[in-house]
Amino acid sequence: MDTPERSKVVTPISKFEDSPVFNFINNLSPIQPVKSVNAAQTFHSLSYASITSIFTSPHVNPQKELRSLLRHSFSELPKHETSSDNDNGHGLSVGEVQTIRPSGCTVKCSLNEANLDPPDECPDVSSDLAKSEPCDGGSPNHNITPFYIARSDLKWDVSLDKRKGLFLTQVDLQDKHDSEPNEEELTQCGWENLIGDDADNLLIFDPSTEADAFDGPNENSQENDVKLCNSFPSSLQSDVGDDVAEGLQLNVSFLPCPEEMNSVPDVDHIKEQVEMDQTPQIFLENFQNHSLTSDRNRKLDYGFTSGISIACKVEFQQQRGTRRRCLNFEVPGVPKMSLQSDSTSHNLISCPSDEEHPSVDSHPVPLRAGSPCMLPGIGLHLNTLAKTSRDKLLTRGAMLSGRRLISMPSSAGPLSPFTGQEHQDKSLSIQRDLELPGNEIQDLMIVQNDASEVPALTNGEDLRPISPKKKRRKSEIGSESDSCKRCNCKKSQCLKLYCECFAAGVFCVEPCSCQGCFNKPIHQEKVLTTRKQIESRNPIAFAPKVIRASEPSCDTGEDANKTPASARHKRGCNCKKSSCLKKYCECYQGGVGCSVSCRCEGCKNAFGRKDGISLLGDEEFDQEEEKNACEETDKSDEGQQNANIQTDIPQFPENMSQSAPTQDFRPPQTLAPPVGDSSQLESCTTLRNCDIPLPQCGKFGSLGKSILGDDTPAILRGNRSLISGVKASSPNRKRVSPPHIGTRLTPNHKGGRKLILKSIPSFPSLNTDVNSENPMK
DNA sequence: GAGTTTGAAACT
DNA sequence: CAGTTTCAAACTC
Repeated sequence: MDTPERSKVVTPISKFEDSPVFNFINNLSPIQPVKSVNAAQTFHSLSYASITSIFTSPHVNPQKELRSLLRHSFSELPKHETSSDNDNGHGLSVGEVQTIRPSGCTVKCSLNEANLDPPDECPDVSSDLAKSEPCDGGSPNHNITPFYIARSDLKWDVSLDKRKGLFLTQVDLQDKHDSEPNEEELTQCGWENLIGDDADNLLIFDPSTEADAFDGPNENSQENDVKLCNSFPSSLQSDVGDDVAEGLQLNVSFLPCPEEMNSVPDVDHIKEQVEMDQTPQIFLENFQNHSLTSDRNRKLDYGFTSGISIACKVEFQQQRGTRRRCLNFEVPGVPKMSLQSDSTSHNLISCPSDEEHPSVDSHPVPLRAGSPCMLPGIGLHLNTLAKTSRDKLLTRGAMLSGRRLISMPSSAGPLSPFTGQEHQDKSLSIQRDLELPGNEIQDLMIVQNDASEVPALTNGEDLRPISPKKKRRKSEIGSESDSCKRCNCKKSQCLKLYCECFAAGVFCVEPCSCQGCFNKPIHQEKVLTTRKQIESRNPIAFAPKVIRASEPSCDTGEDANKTPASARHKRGCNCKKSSCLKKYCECYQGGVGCSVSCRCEGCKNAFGRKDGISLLGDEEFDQEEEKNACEETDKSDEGQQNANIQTDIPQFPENMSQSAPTQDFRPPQTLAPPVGDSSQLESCTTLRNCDIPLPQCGKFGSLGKSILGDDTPAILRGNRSLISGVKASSPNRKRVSPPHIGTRLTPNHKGGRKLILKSIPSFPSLNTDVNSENPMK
């Protein structure tokens, strides 16, 4: 049911790297240190960082970014006013940005403080941050989050009509214009122009000054600004009005530039421009939405429109796979402090694949060489994802809450365009999902949250009255595909593998119904300790539960006939009563067939019995689930169609194993391209159109590669002993033979399967070599 | 929504 | 290492 629309939305993004926007971002020179609070410069940095992060922050979930952004309204301006000279000269400093307004009032815009602000119990975070070391890749010290915050602030200021007095003033801008009138160059709308010295000015806007500023000494400033920012769609400018339009420039400065600045709002024109520039569809849609917005909602639209770039970011981020809540555990070779340092700068845990991102290379992007590619939802989550039915995947776009947002790009992206009000509402909703960041959160959290806002969540108490079951239902309905499970732990404190969140290497979030949860950023230490303990017992405890054969097409060029059966549960199941036909069975849940590793009794796993009999492709799997669902429905309704029940029993001809659907099952498209790479984007795009479980595409978008093997954690990749270790450590230790051997499954078996993780462990093994984590490149 | 079932995880 | 207990998800009613 993948709608063309989806693909339509995604495809343009995949080409985004070719677009001027991308080039611009890619060409942006490292941001200069913001030692003196130069509002203009800072803002420029913000814009840059914000955008850059889109391309470089694999871990940041756009959805959450939005939350963060929304969260940090000026109403919650940071209390800290630390100097912004902490960033090792990369300009993306943590600190405040003073916005000098014409009126002389100073608005302090916190870039980082809000996020970096350590919880009360962790007052030394700042110092840690200050000590942060540059990360290996790109620009280590950029804390992107803050910029998001700043952007969000701007955005919300505008949308909430608080824009007056909240934006950076044009004072500097005007001054510069006076001193450096380079209007001609600027009007060329070259992206380079934006990057130039005046770029700062270009990105600065203070709606509040619209009246004053332009009446002031530099009446031309507005004009100049407009010209300078001619990248801003004319329609928007016209539509929203000059005052807002300028404000919008801040956020939409990267949009394709309509040739006619003063043209009447013309959605088609914009569309044309956008398409021409291969700009992500989101722009277009947003524009359209904008044009349709009533004046009454105009302000909101401003915010929304201004948030286009954010939305775009979201989309990009989604494409890149989000790993926002992944815990960043220590990785051998990567000292914790180092990570912290990195995180300090960026609070980002970059995936190896990210480093490959072209844009990243040239930027001071928050890359963390050697950082584990932590994907939320590894392990059981991932497995669940793998089995997600197509239909479920389709629904993901509608999900906005909880991890779904984190994982699935589509939720807030172009797929669900909404009006300004809707946007606000959603944003607010998202905001509610934020958690408190904890100490050294940078280590754990890809994206920081404002601690000040979620007091109630401190202990992991579920704030939502929704019962766990309800949530579960919800997730089943719409978010399961996004692999964003929500735990309901009551006694484990979410520090045991019982907890799906913990097992998946992600923090519990608001949607979780857990009680006494310690799987929160604020309890990082405990989480880490616990994790270590668990890993000491079982080094691969956090490894994906399902391992799958490498892609034949990639490795050998063989027929890429992938079926769920080509993957196997790392330990095998131990089902006694479920016949491996229920989700109780992890094999079944993971959409993989049982193998010799399984100790199940009466195995009827539709994906492949222990004895190697039937196999189900992705479609089969979906059908199977559907059938099961039907069975349930039938039972509840009439119970008359018992015949359907028989569908549970795998009656799969041998040839089914090679049925077309099998190819869909693998997360392939997603897999191959490195995160951040344009190809990856395309892959994601493909994923959206394919039947591949969503999780792999979105949340684990970057995962794809890992699945393919390149990114496979050392734990499993190239370390057969580890695989053996899996078995050894598994309850089934007695069984030594590799999974699915001798089965007539896929061609993969012939050539000696290369077992790889179906997903990257969100919690890389402590023993994992850092480099191995990033085999790519 | 409450209760039951199930099997993994944890414990002994 | 086997058996038992604990746990939370999956499932049923």
